[in-house]
Amino acid sequence: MLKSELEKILGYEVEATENSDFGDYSSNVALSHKPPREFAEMELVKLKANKKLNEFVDKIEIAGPGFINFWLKRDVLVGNLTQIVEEKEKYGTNDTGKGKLAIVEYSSPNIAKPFTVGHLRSTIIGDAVANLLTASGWKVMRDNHLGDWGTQFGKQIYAIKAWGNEEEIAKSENPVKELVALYVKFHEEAEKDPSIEDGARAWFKKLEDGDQEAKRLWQKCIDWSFVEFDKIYSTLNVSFSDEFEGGRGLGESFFESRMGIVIDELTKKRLLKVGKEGAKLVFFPKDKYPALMIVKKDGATLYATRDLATDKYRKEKYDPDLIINEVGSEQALYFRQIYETEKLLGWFKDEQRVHIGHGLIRFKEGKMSTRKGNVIWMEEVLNEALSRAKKLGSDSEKLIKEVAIGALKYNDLKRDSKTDIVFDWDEILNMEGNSGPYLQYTVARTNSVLSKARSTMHDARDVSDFDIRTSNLNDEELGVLRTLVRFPEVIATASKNYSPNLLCNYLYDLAQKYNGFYNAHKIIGGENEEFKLELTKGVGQVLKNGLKLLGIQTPEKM
RNA sequence: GCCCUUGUAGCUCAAUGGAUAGAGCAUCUCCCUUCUAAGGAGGAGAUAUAAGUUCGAUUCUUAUCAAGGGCACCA
Repeated sequence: MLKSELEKILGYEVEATENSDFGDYSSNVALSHKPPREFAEMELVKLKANKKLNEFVDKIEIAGPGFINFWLKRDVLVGNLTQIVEEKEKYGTNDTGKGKLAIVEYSSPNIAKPFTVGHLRSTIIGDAVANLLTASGWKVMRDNHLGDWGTQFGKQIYAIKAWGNEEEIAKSENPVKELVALYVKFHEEAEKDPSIEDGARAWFKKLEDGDQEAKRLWQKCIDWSFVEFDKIYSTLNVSFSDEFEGGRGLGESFFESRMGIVIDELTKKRLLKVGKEGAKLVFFPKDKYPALMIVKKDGATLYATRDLATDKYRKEKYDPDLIINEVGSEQALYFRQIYETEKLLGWFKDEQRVHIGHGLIRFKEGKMSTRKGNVIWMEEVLNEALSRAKKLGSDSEKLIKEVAIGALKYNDLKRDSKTDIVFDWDEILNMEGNSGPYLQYTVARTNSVLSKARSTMHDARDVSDFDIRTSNLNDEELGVLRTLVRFPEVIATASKNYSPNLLCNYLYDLAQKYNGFYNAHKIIGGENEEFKLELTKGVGQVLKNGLKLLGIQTPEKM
């Protein structure tokens, strides 16, 4: 990584510059000294005498209020290009996370509920973050914290018993749809006759007590749900670690039997207090956050109890350095309470627990709600994405799928995840400009150029004659090269900040520069042909590597 | 009422204290007799308001206004 090599020599931080008038890297150390300009002059004298630095940089200048700008040597930049072409898939990775383990929890749909565009965000972002950590040397375990337990199963089972037909549900192409219809019906009926709520509660109680029939129907709901989930995950090309239920993920139910020990530990550590009406809660020092309920007044447990049990299990079994929850940002306060509790318990330190929240996808009119039945199903989204990709004129089914999914994922990853998205088809399935297909197209273009070059370059040219160090690079070539070599830094930053969008910005910038270059200059033929082809190779490789980290496939041809 | 997040161009977003605030869509003008036009070049167009900190603020602080979310027996 050029940036860190330079920083190591200098002993202070530098930043890649956007504008090439200010060199390749720039430092603002002098600006914090007074007077900055003078400090910079003194520093410059020192730097000019630094042998090691001079092997690296070509020119150092002071500019503006006292920035020190560094121009890297041409052969250092070109050397990096060679590295890209040689290292291939490995290029861009680093080992800052070497020896460390992260558990990334994402997607986490609820059983018997629709897999909506909301879960889609968690799935896409979580997968990309896990990929980024892997690229930074972390060992990553991917978990799907399924919502497969809770009082809603009482309602679900009640509804199946009252109005459902198991055979028909099983035969259905999308069993979840049937289950949701029953769930919605339950709520409609309950408005008319609230007493059925008691029936639902009774079924959930049976389920908790291990009743055979309740258990059977509950398991059915899970299997029926996975008919849909498996389809979605395979289409999205997302998966979870085998360690967790063979890739299904450890659902909440898995921790049902492990909640007692958590309650014991909380009690032993004197963190549990009885609230006004008899429930047990964790109160936080100085009322930093509102109290977190652990046990209801009737003795039943809650989401928080299960989450704590989950993290205790993770800690004892795997002892991770980092646990990430990719869950909607409406749960921000809840996760702060959980993390604070885990800190009070002495389980984890602040920086070991991270909530990556994504904003809601909502309608102009308001939130989506399963109960009210106004949700956008994943199935709908995938179909719309496919039909839009098809309209772009491709005939291969595989290509249509890659483009559709690429568009969908990129549109989610390119923005800062925490803001809400107002649902709009054109918005979530954008396929032009700053989009997935644009990047895929650029890769396909580099492939095309390279294969064309291979077929026309038989008139033996003597490559050894060519010395890039002495040839003149035009602004576009230099611009592409300068951007290209920053890839490893971008991965490191994106991974450190859990921000795939930084990688998106970078890839788009690179693709734009390359396309500008492509349109302005002939690549095959003319001056510096070998260099231009190497550059093309480098761009293709970096885009491919970057897109892979975003979970986006790159078609050979488009 | 309290807490969190967000206000950047007509619209959707970028810029994690730095130099001339970047893009896409829409709009206007060009570029397929050139290796992929899902593309490229160029116009026009923006930091909610007001104070403060700083050599320097879209970025930090405070207040105001606006939008969204959360706040004990849902998840």
